[in-house]
Amino acid sequence: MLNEKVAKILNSIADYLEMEDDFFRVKAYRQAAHTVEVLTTDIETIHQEGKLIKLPGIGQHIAGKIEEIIEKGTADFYEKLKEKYPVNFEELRGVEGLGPKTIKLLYQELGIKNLDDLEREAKRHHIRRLKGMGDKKEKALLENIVFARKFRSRNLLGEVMPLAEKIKKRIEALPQSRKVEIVGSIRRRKETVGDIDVLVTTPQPQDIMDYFVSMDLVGEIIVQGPSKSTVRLKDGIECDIRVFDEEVFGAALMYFTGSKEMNVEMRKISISRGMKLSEYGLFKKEKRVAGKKEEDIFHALEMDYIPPELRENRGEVEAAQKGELPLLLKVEDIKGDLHLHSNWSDGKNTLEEMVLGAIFKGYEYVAITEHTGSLKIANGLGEEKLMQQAREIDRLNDELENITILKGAEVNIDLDGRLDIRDEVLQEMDVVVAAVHSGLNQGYFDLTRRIVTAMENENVDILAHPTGRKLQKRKESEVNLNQIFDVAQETGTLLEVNSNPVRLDLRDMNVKRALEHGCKLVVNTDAHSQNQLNNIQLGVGTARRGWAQKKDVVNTLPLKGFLKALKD
DNA sequence: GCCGTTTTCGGCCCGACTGTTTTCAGTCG
Repeated sequence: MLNEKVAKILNSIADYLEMEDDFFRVKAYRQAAHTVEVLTTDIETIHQEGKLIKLPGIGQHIAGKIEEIIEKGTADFYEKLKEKYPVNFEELRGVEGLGPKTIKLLYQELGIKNLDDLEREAKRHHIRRLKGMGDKKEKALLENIVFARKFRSRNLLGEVMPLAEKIKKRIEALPQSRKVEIVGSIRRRKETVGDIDVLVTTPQPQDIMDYFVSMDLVGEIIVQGPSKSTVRLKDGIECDIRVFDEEVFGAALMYFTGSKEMNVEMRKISISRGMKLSEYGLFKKEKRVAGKKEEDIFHALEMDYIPPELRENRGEVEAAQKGELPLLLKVEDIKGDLHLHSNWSDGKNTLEEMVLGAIFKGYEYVAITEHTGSLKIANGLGEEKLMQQAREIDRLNDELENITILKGAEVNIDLDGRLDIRDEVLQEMDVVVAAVHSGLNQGYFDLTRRIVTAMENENVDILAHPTGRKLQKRKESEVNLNQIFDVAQETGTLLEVNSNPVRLDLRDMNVKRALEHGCKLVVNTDAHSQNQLNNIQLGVGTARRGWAQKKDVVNTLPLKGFLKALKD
């Protein structure tokens, strides 16, 4: 799949063009990059069929550049831009307050190419002499370099969400506040988020602002105004708050939930209908026709309500207009968690505690799936121990009325695709989860073949964390996902959406691809402690972002139906 | 550079805030 590479180069071209004054050309390249990014088919296939220019936002020129990238790995235009502006644009953009125009100025006047150059020139007070710069700006840049170095990447949704909820609760507790909502990419359940965005309605904006910037969580105030403030929290994450009237809260919610790409789309639709959409409402002439609730705005534009997780301009707008949006999976639909560890292997809690946690979540069933023999590092269970645990589970099942514990194992897929537990033992298990834990970089075909071999074992029910990625640590392994999806569909192997905040694997777009291949899914937590059972909301969020419906996810079935689905 | 139920030319989303400005450009979301 060259899609990612093509999108990346198109985006880079847009970066460079931002330094020139051709704003609309930048837009065109961004749009094209986005189109490629959200494709669920290979860009090479589309190219071979000669259908590149049929894609939205891709015309003759950009199609030509994509062709170059496919055929020779890069495009001349891109190489020329790199020569013209030999700056580390991405790195410099990471500095708050540094945009394309300033980066260009800094390069042309002072030869600044990266953070080190910037720091040096700022310390020498060379920057304040430039046009449009001053001592305040120079000082701010110097301070912001520190953060650009420290927090180069985005933050994990699973780590930021609890913090966001905490801030929300505190503001909600103020007598002056009315409605409080977390918006932005957190509301869209994007796997990584840049900052925390909070919206509030209140009769006394000033009080809310004063409280917000003085919270003990705040490290530094970046912007403070009557309707908008930005702070940097002590742990480095930025947090924005904005105040709106109750009458326009829906419009503000929609606007600040984004994505930016969907907002642009929504505004275009409004304009085509002689209306104007902003964070202050949907207007016909000067009259506001909707704004209090998000639903009102969608309906006024004659489309269905789009759930936040879908708002990425990946076809959801069109689907909403046609009334063809999927009925997305909900957290409440999940009837059981099928991937749990206890202190029998590398979990923190006892078997009983994990089951108790599952009961507390209201599950009908739960599968205990410890690591197995060959995974020594995770205290993997041998066959004898596994059977011993099975007897323990039998005993617990006799005692418990509210839940059924399924016997399981997370078996390791060896280098040759074999499992580390014999079939005779696996046959005794209710749920067998198979996963690759080591040797992820043994080559493209090897890994794909290993996984396919494991899926073809009829005892295997679920392929866990299929790509093995770890956010901000390890890329998706280079497996042939199309082949894996095809085999999963043929063998009836369930593909896992793993809810661990670091994994979220399959990721959103791969969920969508898998569903297009006719695969069935399960959403599991892979919990290693009772507390981690709550991560299910992250997995469900990811599945929703991949357009998964209840009918696509097998652990939404009641126990009987689920067991039947496993056998089929 | 792309696009077309007013268009093949003339549009392309827009408001808040800051800093360096004597009326606005740049950045951010």
